Amino acid sequence: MPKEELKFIEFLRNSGQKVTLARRKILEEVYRHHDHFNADDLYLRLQDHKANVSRATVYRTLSLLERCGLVRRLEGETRSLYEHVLGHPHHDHLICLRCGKILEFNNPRIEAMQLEVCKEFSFKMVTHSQQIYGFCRKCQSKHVSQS
Amino acid sequence: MPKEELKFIEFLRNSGQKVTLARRKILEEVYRHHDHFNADDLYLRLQDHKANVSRATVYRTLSLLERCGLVRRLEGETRSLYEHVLGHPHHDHLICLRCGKILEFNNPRIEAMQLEVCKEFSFKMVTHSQQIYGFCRKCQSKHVSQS
DNA sequence: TTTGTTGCAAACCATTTGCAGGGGT
DNA sequence: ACCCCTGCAAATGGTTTGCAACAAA
Repeated sequence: MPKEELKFIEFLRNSGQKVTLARRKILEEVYRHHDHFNADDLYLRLQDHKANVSRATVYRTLSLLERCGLVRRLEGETRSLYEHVLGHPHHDHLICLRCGKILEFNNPRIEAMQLEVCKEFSFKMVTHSQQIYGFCRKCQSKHVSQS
Repeated sequence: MPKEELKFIEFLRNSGQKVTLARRKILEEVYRHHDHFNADDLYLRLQDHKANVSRATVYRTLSLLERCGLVRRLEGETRSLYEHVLGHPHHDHLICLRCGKILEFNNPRIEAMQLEVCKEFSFKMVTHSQQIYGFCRKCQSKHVSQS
């Protein structure tokens, strides 16, 4: 049984909640791909795999997965984006304003600097997020107006 | 006439749009305070100042101000937060998970590092945002569970 | 006078929730 | 059995939009 499932089951048991078929299907689908998705993407993918799960349950389960640290939520323009956490080490994002592509990066020196900033403000960091918006290699070469 | 007003007028003229009373009142209110606000805060403040502007116009004007670079939008949990730009140099945010306080910081070394990351990915940065979530000095000392 | 703007109310849309029936322990 | 969970459909809440009256240019 994969690590993420063990972790989810432990979390549910510890908090007096139940391990249901719907929850297992959703977790499985979240960990099937290694990309960014929104609640509706996930709902549609579950449909494709003949898992009868309602949108409501998708939302409720994503919230559980977020609380137990198996999923990370990024605030998007209108809808939230999610990504799974296990086997997907911490990183930040480069987001293309034209094609929407998301690149991931991790820079230890930036992370170290952030800790220094926190020290300066006596701030206790729990988490952070960082997005760089601009144009990816492909979209730059298209000479498109940015309006 | 303040710089922000000149800039707004220029932007409107250049794009064939009109300088209206509502737009001027909204800009004035945005620049009256030096803090973070959401669309509804702004609407209510305008009410207090007897400026008869509808919520719809507040939203429409915030969008204009964002497009011409007089206002910056931060994606919040549910609603968007805004801050004015002129006289308020670029910075990022420390956000307290308990009391919601927002501290601002600016670290040139982090900024420089971000440019390096972009170079590495051949990415052309337009803007970026960075949030560090955690507990501010006051809230740490309250020994409160984080649940 | 022409054309963009406003207020209103309705529409939108992602997300949340109440409830009655169903499923895990 | 007990209590939690699910699906459904309705509610929510921030934001957007169609339209007729109105105000810049």
